Order: sequence, then structure tokens, then C-alpha cells
Amino acid sequence: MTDPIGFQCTNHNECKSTLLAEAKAHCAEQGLRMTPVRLRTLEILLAEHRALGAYDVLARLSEEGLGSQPPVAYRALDFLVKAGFAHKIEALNAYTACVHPGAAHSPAFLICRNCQTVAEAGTQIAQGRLGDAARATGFIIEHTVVEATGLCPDCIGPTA
Amino acid sequence: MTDPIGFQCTNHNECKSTLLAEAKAHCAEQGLRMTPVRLRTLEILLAEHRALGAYDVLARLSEEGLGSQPPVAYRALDFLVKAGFAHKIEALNAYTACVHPGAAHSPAFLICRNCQTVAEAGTQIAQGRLGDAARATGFIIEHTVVEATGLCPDCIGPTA
DNA sequence: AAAATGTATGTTATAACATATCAATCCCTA
DNA sequence: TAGGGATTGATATGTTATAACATACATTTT
Repeated sequence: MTDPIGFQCTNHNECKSTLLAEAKAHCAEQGLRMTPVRLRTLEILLAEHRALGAYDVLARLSEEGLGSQPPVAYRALDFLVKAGFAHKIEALNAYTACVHPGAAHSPAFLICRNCQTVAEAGTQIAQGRLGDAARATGFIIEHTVVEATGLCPDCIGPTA
Repeated sequence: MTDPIGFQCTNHNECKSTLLAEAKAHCAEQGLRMTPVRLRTLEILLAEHRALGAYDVLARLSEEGLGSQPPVAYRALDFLVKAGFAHKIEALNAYTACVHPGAAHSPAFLICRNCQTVAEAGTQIAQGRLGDAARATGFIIEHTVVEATGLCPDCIGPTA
């Protein structure tokens, strides 16, 4: 739960199918409907440990006849985010598959500015100094965004 | 440097003029040019401890004949952010004045989803678990985004 | 003072991201 | 099998951000 997995995923086929199965199982448990568009959208996000914009997702969906208008992609992405199967990367206005689907967690991300690879780690930011500051002032934290941008190991040599 | 000040700023006139003076002094030191548009943009952001969208800023600038097209606002905001006089709030796609102008720091924000009030605190996220994870994988952190959204003390009763 | 330079601004157009609205359809269940 | 809620389709629009190019203006150089 702590270690970021994006940069060191060596068997991505297994990774993908495991995460997909977990998402399906979670839907069955919770009575959520994993429709074709939602499933395909999740598969598209799972194809790589990268963040994709809504319009990137839409382009792929559209190639397969699954809808060509923005709301199609945004609705599917919203569903995945709400269900805990994907996260929005605020610094990029883009989306990435969650590597701990269904589990309630406050994710933190390492984002490569060169290749858009995203690694998801955990955070306890709400239990740290910011949480202390919030409690001290009476602020109620509902959601946290923790994102670090920089260069991943693969992109340090070639481009930095 | 640690305590968030947004929710408990009692003398905002002093707050504003101090921050403005600090920004001007920093420009003088660094040879940066605090032009009319940049100055006015900073004043607009300093008017409250809130986050304003670029087009909110633009509307105010435009009322005063300081430019009516998007790049005017974006260029001024970019200058202020680069100079360390303002921050972008990624979760809102909006901008807020920095309360520690010129000082190199990794800010963290408490953001009220009801009134958009923003409190700036410090963070050592790069020295914590995410930093450990980054070092372990060889990721170089260049910039961090730490934002907590929720309800501020003033908005908890009325709206939650 | 004139020319050269560099920074900032003005202007137009468009790219990129996101949502409102409403009608049609699906699918569960009673 | 009819009703009701969720989902999808389709159109239009709203919002955020930048590309590309031209001009103004201050500073330095000659």
C-alpha cells in the first residue's frame, strides 16, 4: 500500500487483469453496474500506468463505436472515480486507473512530466501537520490532493 | 510558517499592505518588473484570502481598462506564480496570493468548497513517505501539490 | 538623438477541459 | 408487464488555457 508501483510494474498483463477482476467483483458486491462503456474506459486507463485526458479516452472509445461526445467519456470517468476504480490527477486534468480499487484511501502520486507515468502511493497527510492545522482551526477535511511532479527514473537521463 | 492564516486573518488591511510591500521589495532585489497589470493582479488576489479563476481576474482587470483578453490575465498570473507571489490551486483551477511571498517553500492548502477561502500552511511532503517512495524508485520531485478540500469553520454550520 | 535590443502587452484565434439539458432506452422489480 | 430509476445518446454551451503574431515601450549602445 505504501510503495509506488508505476515505475516498477514488470508483469503488466497480470497487473491489468487483477485490477479489472477486482473492479468487477467490487461492482457485484455493491450493486454497481459495470456497463460496456465503463468497462472499456477502465481497460483504456489500465492499458498503462499513465494519466489520460478525457478527450484521449473519448478518442479511443469513439474508435470502437462506444460514443463520440464528451459526456460519454466524462460520465464513465466520473463513475470510475466515484466507485474508486480511478483517480483524477488534478495537476494534469487527467485520469489514471487506481491500483487499489475499491479500497478507501487517500492516494498520493508521483507524476513524470516527461512521459506522464503515474505512480500511486499512500499518504497520511490528514494525519500529519496539515491535519493538525485543520483541526486547530476547525476545518473539516473531506478530500485530499497530493501530487508530486518531476522526472521518473526512465526520463532522467534522456531528457533532463 | 506552519499555521494557516486564511481563516483567522483579523486585520486584512495590514495583511494586504504587508504582503504587497514584500512583493515590491522582492522585485526590487531580484530585478523583476512589477508592472501595472501585475501589480493590479496581485492586489486583486490579495483582496481576500480566496482563490480566483483567471477569468475572474480578467473581468476585474478589464473593468479598469487593463486588458480584456485571456493572455493578459494568464501572463500576469504566471509572473506572480513564478516570482512566488501567488499559487495555483490545482483542485479549483484558480489562483490565490501567497502569504509568504518570495520565500521558497512547498505550500499546502486548506480549501473551503463553500466559500473558496484558502488557507496556506507548510508541508514537508517531500521529506515524508512520498519523498521516501520517490527516492526509493529514483524519482526526482520538482514540484508538489498538496491541497485539502472541505469545509471551513464559517461554513460548517450554515451549509454542510 | 537614432538604432538595436529585450521585455511586456495587445489581438486574434483556437485548443483543451467540462457540464447543462432533454429525449430515448435499458433494466430491475413489484 | 407496467412503473421508476439509472443509463445512454445527442446537441449545445460553458470554462480554462495557450499558440501565434504584431506592437508598444523602456534600456542600452552607438
